[in-house]
Amino acid sequence: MVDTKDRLVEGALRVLREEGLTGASARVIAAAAGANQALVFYHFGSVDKLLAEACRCGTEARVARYRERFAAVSSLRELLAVGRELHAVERAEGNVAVLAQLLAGAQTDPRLAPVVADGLNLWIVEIETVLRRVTATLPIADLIDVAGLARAVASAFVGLELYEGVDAAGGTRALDALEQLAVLVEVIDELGPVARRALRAKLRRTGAR
Amino acid sequence: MVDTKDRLVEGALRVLREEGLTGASARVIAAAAGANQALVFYHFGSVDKLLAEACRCGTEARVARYRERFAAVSSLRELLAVGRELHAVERAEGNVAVLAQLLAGAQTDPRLAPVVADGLNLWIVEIETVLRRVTATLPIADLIDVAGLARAVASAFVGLELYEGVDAAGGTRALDALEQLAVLVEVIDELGPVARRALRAKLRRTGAR
DNA sequence: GTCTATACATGGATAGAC
DNA sequence: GTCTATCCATGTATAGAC
Repeated sequence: MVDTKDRLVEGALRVLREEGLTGASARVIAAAAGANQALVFYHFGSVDKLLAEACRCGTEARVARYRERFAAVSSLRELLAVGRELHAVERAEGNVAVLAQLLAGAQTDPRLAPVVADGLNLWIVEIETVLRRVTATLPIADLIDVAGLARAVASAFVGLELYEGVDAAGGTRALDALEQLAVLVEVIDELGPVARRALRAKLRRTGAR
Repeated sequence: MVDTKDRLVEGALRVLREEGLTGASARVIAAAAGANQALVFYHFGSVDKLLAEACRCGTEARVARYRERFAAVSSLRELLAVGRELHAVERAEGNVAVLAQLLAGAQTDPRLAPVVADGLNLWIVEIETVLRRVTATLPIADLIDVAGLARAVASAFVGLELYEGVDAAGGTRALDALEQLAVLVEVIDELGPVARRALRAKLRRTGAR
C-alpha cells in the first residue's frame, strides 16, 4: 500500500482528468484516493495546495517519461513524429487535459498561476532544448527565436488538446495541417544556396524585430 | 433598463471573465446581473443552459465585431496584424478567456461540448475564409489544407491566450516568434521561380498525405 | 496518521405569494 | 416575470477520539 499523501495526489490527478476542475473537491478527491476527506487538509492544508502539488508532480512525471525520446531527436521531422506520439499517448491517458484544466483555473486564481506556469515551463525547457539542436543546421537558424518558438509550441499544443476534446475530427485535421506547415520549414533546409540566400535577405529585412 | 434575460447572459459572461468557471454559480451570476437567483432557473432551466446561451451569444458578438476587419485583409502579413490587434483587444476585455473557460469545462461536460464546439467554429469559419483568400496566390496554395490550418490557428490562439494568463512575458515572446515564422511562408511567395519549383517538388514528395 | 463527527457556507433547484 | 422562502446536497475546514 502506497503512502496516503501520494495516493491523494494520484486521486487529484485522476479527478482532474475525469471530472475536471469543477469536480475537484476535497470529498471527491479523497474518495478517488480511497482516503478520508479530512486528510486532504491534514496533509496539504487546502484543496488548492493539493492541486498545486498534483500539478508539479504530474508534470514532472510526464516530462521525465519523454526526456530520453526527446534526446534522440535530430531533425524537425523526427520532433514532429515524437510530438504526435506524445500527443496520442498523453491524450489517451488524459494527462494534458490535467494541465489544461489547471491552466484554465489559474486564469482567475493567483495562487494557482505560478505553479501552473512552472509546470508548463518544464515542457517548454524540453522543447526548447530539442528545437535549438534541430534548428542549428537550418540556414535561418540565427533568425529564429527558439525560446519564443518553444513557448508557442507548448501553448499551442495545449490549445489543440482542448479543441480536440470538443471536436476530435477537427483536432486531427488541425494537426495534419500543422505537420504540412512544419515540413515547409525543413524543406527550406534542402533548397539550393541561391534560394537560401534570397530567403535570408528577405527575412532579415521583414522578420527581424 | 435591459431585459432581465439578457442581463443574466451578460452577468454570466462577466463572471466567467472575472471568476472563471468554478465561480459561475446561479447566485453569483444573478448578483452580477442585479437579478434574483431564482430567475436563472425560470429563464434558462439550469446554470449549464445559461452558460451555453452565454457562449453562443458572446462568441457571435465577438465574431461579428471583426468580420469587416477580416474582410479587408489581403495578405498573410495583414492577417497577422489583425490577429495581433484582435489578441490585444480581446485579451484586455477578457473575452477569449471566456471561451477558454468554457472549453476547459466542456472537456468533462458532454452538455457543454457541442455548444463550445459551435462557438469555436464561428471563429474557425472566419479564419478559414480569410486564409483561403490570402493563400490563393501562394505557389504552394494547393498543398495547404486551409480548413485544417484554420482549426490549428484558432485552437493555438486559445492556448496562447491561456498561457499568457499565467505568464504574460512568455506569451508575448511566443507571439513574436510565431510572427517570424509566418513571415517565412510569405517570403516564399516572393522567391524566384526556380526555388519555388524546388520547394513544390519537395513538398509534394514529403508533405502530401 | 487516520478516523468520526460536526460546524458552517455555498450551491442547485422548487413552491408559492405577488 | 419577479420575488421570498425553503429544501437538500455538496463543499471547506476543524475538533477531538483512537
